[in-house]
Parts: sequence; structure tokens; C-alpha cells
Amino acid sequence: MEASNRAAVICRAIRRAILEQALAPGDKLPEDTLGERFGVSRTIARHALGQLASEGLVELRRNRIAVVATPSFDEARDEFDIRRELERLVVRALCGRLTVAQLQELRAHLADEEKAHGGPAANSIRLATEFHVKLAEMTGKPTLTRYVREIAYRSSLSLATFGRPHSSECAISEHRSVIEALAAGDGDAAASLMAHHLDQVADRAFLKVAPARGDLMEVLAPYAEVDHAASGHQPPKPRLRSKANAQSSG
Amino acid sequence: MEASNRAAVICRAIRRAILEQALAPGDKLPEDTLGERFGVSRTIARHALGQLASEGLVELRRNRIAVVATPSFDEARDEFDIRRELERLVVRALCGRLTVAQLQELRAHLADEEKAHGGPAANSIRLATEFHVKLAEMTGKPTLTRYVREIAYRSSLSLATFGRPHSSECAISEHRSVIEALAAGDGDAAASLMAHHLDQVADRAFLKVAPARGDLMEVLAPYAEVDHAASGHQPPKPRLRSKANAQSSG
DNA sequence: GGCAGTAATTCTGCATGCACTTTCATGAGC
DNA sequence: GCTCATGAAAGTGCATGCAGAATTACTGCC
Repeated sequence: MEASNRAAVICRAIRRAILEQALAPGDKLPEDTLGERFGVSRTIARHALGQLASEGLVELRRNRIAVVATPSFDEARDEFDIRRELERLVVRALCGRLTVAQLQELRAHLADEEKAHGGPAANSIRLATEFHVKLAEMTGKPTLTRYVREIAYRSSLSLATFGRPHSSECAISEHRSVIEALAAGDGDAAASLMAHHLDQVADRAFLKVAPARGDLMEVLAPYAEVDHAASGHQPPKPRLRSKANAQSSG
Repeated sequence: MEASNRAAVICRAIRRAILEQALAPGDKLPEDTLGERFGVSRTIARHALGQLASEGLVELRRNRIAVVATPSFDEARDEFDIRRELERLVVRALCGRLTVAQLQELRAHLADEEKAHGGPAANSIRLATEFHVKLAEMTGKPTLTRYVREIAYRSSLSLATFGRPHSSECAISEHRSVIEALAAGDGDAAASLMAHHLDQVADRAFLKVAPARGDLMEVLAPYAEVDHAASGHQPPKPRLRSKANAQSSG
């Protein structure tokens, strides 16, 4: 799938780091540091960054250090709209075509999600995303898989930027009901359950922006971001994001 | 939008060549030839090829010359399914939000399509594709635009592989009705007209595979391709494609 | 102490060189 | 005439070096 192994290793590492929110939007990714860390030359590191940029996970600006992408609020919203349709296609393609082994794999994945529930959020987030990617892969449709994977990873960046603390228990039960609808061969149900699930994720994550009380910054962040998008260039904003989230119980 | 100008120039040139079918699936793209042609080093050419590969227009195999991608029949079919949903999102996003200037631009584009109707097919194909890309761009949604653009360009490769002679007059009238529905602010109509249009394109292009009489090769090509995909590696197949198409009136 | 101007450092953009792989042409053997 | 080995040519994979841009550190000044 990836051009060469050595660049692919870097890509995978960075993708995973983003997924587990070890890398946050805006974090710098200098070519030589990267190359040094992975024991390759800048050429390879550069190649990997290009690949990640084409997936929307990294932003490349001329003569500037590459940074982890910072999706705007609008982008996040629009991408969830796309994602809903793509994943609807996924479950429709899957319905009635899943093998016993595949169903078993999905249920095993669900078990992993449950097991990770009490633990660190990074694991839960990663597993939840991988559930969607795994479903897409099972369609055997390369383009659909690619788009779902890209957008799912991008979603985790949106979550990092705008999301409030991840609540995984709802997601898990929604995953389960999608699987059961697929197992029952009910494509319509599976499709609307998936669409509903993604709407819920979006709502939980950043659409219902806090019930008024508490941190004003958090409420305003999305709207501020909209303004930035309109004005066309990024204001300073040095890591205000994580601070705002951390104080949400203020 | 693209990392650097110099690589972007090469990308644009190749994309356009593909769109106008001056480059056919399987055509070779050696790094140094490319670099020489555009007055840059292999490094830049290589970078451009990586970019195009990430868009699915070029296939990169280790230690092998890059080639223009050859979508399989299944891929082509699946991508039209994706495209239908994406472009439905496009017209829904556009409906009621198009400015007078934008409507004017779309109608001007339609006029260009009509003007190109009698002329070389390359022009008609390019303009038809650009119509869809232009619509997507007008949404202002970067990810949606990117995906529609990628898939539209990929479609032109599918057409080159499986398509029969392009018939542009239907496409043009269908484009017109989409625009008029958008101008009238009827989102439902626009969405289903667009979906219908894409279905028609797919049907005209390669789903109704010739009415039995004539060249057997042409009828079998898609099924042969399905087989290749299943067996996992490409058989020789040295440009059989264009020959089969040319003899379709046998 | 705060601030502007400047030098040093860091980092990217790109070409080039070398090692290795694939491909192709040539010719020997059957 | 056909197949198969063999060596040359062509092409990619990757590291490195140099030029220039961006950033940072530093110094003198108010």
C-alpha cells in the first residue's frame, strides 16, 4: 500500500501517535529530527511528511517546519458529513457479505474496546477509530477504505482540537448494535445505526458546545476558529487548546 | 494547495494529460525523463510522482518505473458509488447558497461545453470533468473538494480503460438541469438529478457492456480485469485496451 | 527592565552521486 | 527458429552537500 517500507514506518508511527493524541495539532515535525529518530536520512523523512500531508494529517508550508494539522471547526463539521455517507456505504457493502470469521473478528475487537474502557483514554480512542477502519477494510474496496481511514484519522485531530473528554461507553454499545444489525443481515438498520452513531459522536465531541456554565473559552473556541478560517491566516494561538480543555471543570 | 510550485507544475501537467487522455493507463513515467522535460532534478519529479500516487493517478512499485494507474473494473464501479454520494453532498451544500456570479460562471462553463461539442473528444471530456470539480470547489469545503477532484480524475482513467466512445450531448443537458435545479433552489431535485446523471455516465461508459454483436474482446475486457484483480498480479497485457476499443465497429 | 537590530543557528529546497535492481539486447546452445 | 544465459544500459533508493529562508540568541540602546 505504501511506496517504500522505510517511509511507511514513519507514517505509521506518526499516524498512531496522532490517533493516541500523543501528537497534538500544531506540534512540530522537523525533517532531520524525524530522520534521526528513525535512523534514516532527511530524504525519507521528507517523503513520509509528504505522504501524511496528502492524507491531511500534516501541514506543509514552504520553508517552514511541518506541523500536525489543525482542522478548523468548519472542516471538522464538513468531514463528519462526508464520513456519514462513506460509512453508510461501508455497512451497505458489508451487509450479507460478512464471513463468520469476519464477524468473529469484529466481536473480538468489541471485546478489546470494552476491556480498554476503564484504562487510558488513548487506547479507547485508538480502538474506536480502528473499529471503523476495520469495517471499511472488510469491504475490500480500496478507495472507500482509503477515504474512511483518512477521515477517521482526521476526526481524531478534530477531537483533539475541539473535543471534550471522550466518553467511550456509548460508542461501544453503538458499535455493538451496528455489528448485530450486520450479523442479522439488515442493511437498512445497519446503515441508519451507523449514521446515528456518527451523529452521536459528532454531538458528543463538539457540536453541543458545553451547557453554558463553566469555561467561556471552551464555548468560544469553535467560533473563534471559524473567524480564523474566514480571515485566511492563523493567529498566534500558542497551545491555548489543551489548556482550555484541561480546565473545563473549572 | 500543493507543497511547492515546481512539483505542483508537474502534477498539474500530468493530471491534465490524463484528463485529456493524452496519457493512458499503464504509460510509463520515468523520474529522470520527467525531470528533464520540466527542467528539474529527479528529486522534484519523484516528489510529484509521490503526490500523484497518493491521488490514485499513478502507481508506484518499488524499483520499478512509475506508471499511470489502471483502475480495475471493480474499482471503477465502486468509485462511482462513492462519487454519487459525494456529489450529492456537493449539490446539497450548494443549493440556496450560490451567488449570482457563481451561477453565471457555471452557465459560462456550460456554454464552453457546448462549444466544444463538435470538436476533439479530449476537450469535451476535460470540460465535463471540470464541471464537477468546479461545483465541488464552490462548496468551499476542502476535503469534499479534494475527494471529488481525485475521484473525478480517476474516473477519466476508468473511462479510458473500459469506456466506449464518449457521448457528450447527454452529459451536457444533464449538467444543465442540475444547474437549473440549483438556481431554482430545489436541493432535492438537484441531488437526485446529479445522482441520476452520474448513474447515466457510468452506464454509458462501461456498465452496459456493448449489445452483444461485434467485438468479443470489448465485452470480455471488464470480466478479464475482474479476474486479474482476484489473482492479485497483473498479466502482461501490453496496450490491448486501445486496440480493442478502436475495433469496436469490427 | 523592555526593545530593536544583527549575528548565529536551525531548517528546508534541491541537485547530485553512488549502490543496487530491473530491463533489454545480444548471442550461444539446442 | 526458439530458449536461455549474460552483460550493458536504464532506472530507482537513498544519503549527502550546499544555498537560502526562517527562527532564535545576543548585544547594544533607551
